[in-house]
Amino acid sequence: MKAAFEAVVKSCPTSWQPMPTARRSPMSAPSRRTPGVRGRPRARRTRTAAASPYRSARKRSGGVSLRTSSLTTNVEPQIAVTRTRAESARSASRRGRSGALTAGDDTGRRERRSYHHRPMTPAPRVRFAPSPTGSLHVGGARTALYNWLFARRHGGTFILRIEDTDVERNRPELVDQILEAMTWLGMTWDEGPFHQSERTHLYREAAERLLSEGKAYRAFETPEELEAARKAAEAQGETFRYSGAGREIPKAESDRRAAAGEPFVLRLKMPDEPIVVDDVVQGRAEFPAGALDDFVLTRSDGHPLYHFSVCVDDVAMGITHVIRGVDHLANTPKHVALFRALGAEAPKFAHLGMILGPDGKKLSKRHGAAGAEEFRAQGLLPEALVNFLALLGWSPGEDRERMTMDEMAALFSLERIGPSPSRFDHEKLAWLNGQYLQDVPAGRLADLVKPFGVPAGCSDETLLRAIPLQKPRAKTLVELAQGLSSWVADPADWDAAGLKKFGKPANAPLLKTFLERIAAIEPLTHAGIEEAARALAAEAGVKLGDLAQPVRLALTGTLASPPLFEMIEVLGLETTRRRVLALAARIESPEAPS
RNA sequence: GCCCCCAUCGUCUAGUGGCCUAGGACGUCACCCUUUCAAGGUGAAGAUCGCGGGUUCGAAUCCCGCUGGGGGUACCA
Repeated sequence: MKAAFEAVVKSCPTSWQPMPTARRSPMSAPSRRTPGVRGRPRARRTRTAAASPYRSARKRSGGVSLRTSSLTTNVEPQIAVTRTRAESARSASRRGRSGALTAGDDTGRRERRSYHHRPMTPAPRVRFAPSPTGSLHVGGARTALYNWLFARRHGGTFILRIEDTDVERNRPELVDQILEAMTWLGMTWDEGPFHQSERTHLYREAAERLLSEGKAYRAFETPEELEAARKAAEAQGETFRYSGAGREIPKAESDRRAAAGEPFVLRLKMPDEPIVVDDVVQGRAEFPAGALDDFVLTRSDGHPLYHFSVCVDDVAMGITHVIRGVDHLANTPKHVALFRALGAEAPKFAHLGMILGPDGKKLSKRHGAAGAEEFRAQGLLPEALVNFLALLGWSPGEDRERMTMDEMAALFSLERIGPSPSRFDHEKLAWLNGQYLQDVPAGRLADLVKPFGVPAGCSDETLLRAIPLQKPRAKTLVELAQGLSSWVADPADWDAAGLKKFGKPANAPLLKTFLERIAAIEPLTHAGIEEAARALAAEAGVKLGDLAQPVRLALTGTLASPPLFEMIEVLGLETTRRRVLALAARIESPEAPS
């Protein structure tokens, strides 16, 4: 299995380089091309090249698709939205959710744009920001997919950003794996991949600004001191919160201690008022003031921490909608406070429910497969996996289930995402994959199935003719390969139960007679074979099955296979004769080793 | 502990106050088709909408409480 998978991976075209990567030119940080669109005060920005995000978005939506992706949805079909603006607005408010970019709004925007006016609402910019501490988990794949679908639906931009600020846990070799998985799934990105590890100057600048503006401050406690304080608080049954002691240190003293080389972290001054997070999916949540303490922005070694780099980058990249897992919901008030401190408007948030294993526990390798490449190795088709993942939390309504990526992109909306966690049902995935498999032409299927093992010596022609017979019996490429192997090659042995039931001595002459009859058929078609078989069964006074089953046993070694006469047609007379004679010989001398 | 979120057939979901005797899909079961196994077709079983209160002429849908599940509470992401 493992070898097969490696073969698959090798055979996969690895061509995702058309986009400029931050890696190649680290200095071309998007802050230049994409200045804090919403973040910094307008006046400070020059609106020439700086307007590029708008420009490129407009070009793309004009049907000129800059980065040609076959998956890019055209503008026109997208207008086929089912809900009117009024309906969307009403439902959004009734739900108490903030209706970010409802379908209706967007339709209106699109119309305006066709008159070459600057859109009132800029095209959305979304990002998928995996951290290379593991492969692409299905949860991550689904998050990426929703971001991708949202961008496509609204003619926006999908950005890929690698969150690799944690040097210790970061495994660079996993980046390629994640990129490859995304490519396999058909999710192309418009910008990136940007590596946070190559954007440290941005975080440093932001940190300095926050410090000088008095929105952040230095704190000199050591990790050990904090740990001790935390333990003490817990011992008293209280929640530990940072005291805010650093806030009281006079600026001059703080500067002096820093200059003297005393290690410090930077902490954000949290506002003294409750923070409301208006989530498109989860609804409105209010976090009381004081529930969050002044969290750490940068470590004592100067490295930015997750919350900080995320917000700085979201501002720098002009992110308008943050679509991510619920595990980040509780972090969101921190981000909201940070966006404010950075002088930026917070993006719209959409937090997706957890994907759980079939047992309701957190999905992991224990549940069979959790990473995209594992599903690939199991012989799943990317279009089926993507379709299945899309339905985990999102529903287009109208009982639609099978959809292409283009169709999903045309139907997608954040308002139709459910807030609750969902379980990963392998059975349904397999079923869906089987449905997709039936639509793949034999030629392409032949290429796809080869890495999963096809009997040596099987010609392409035989494979091409055999696949249509085996296809309806397979849900995955693995099953297809196994099914094919069961009859394209000579059987190594015969099924014991089959031998017992159909290995009666009287069957040996019957098998030989069958061979004589079909040898006379020219050309050897399954219809002709069936006719001959029926005639012979009638003559012999047995049911068709009593003739067909021994022949099937001879051909496949088993009692279950594709239609017998069609197999004979594909296999040809010589192969059929060889296998039937082998079984006849076995029947005649049961003691001889087979 | 504290803060936040979630809750409709076994599973994914539809449902946005009357159209719900709760719809679809996977799975399960039965029958049909049939040379076997699948696929396919037809049909069935399966949810007192987690529980308890309220609001209303009317609640799966709105409000409150409870229970259960999940997340956060790091110089991880």
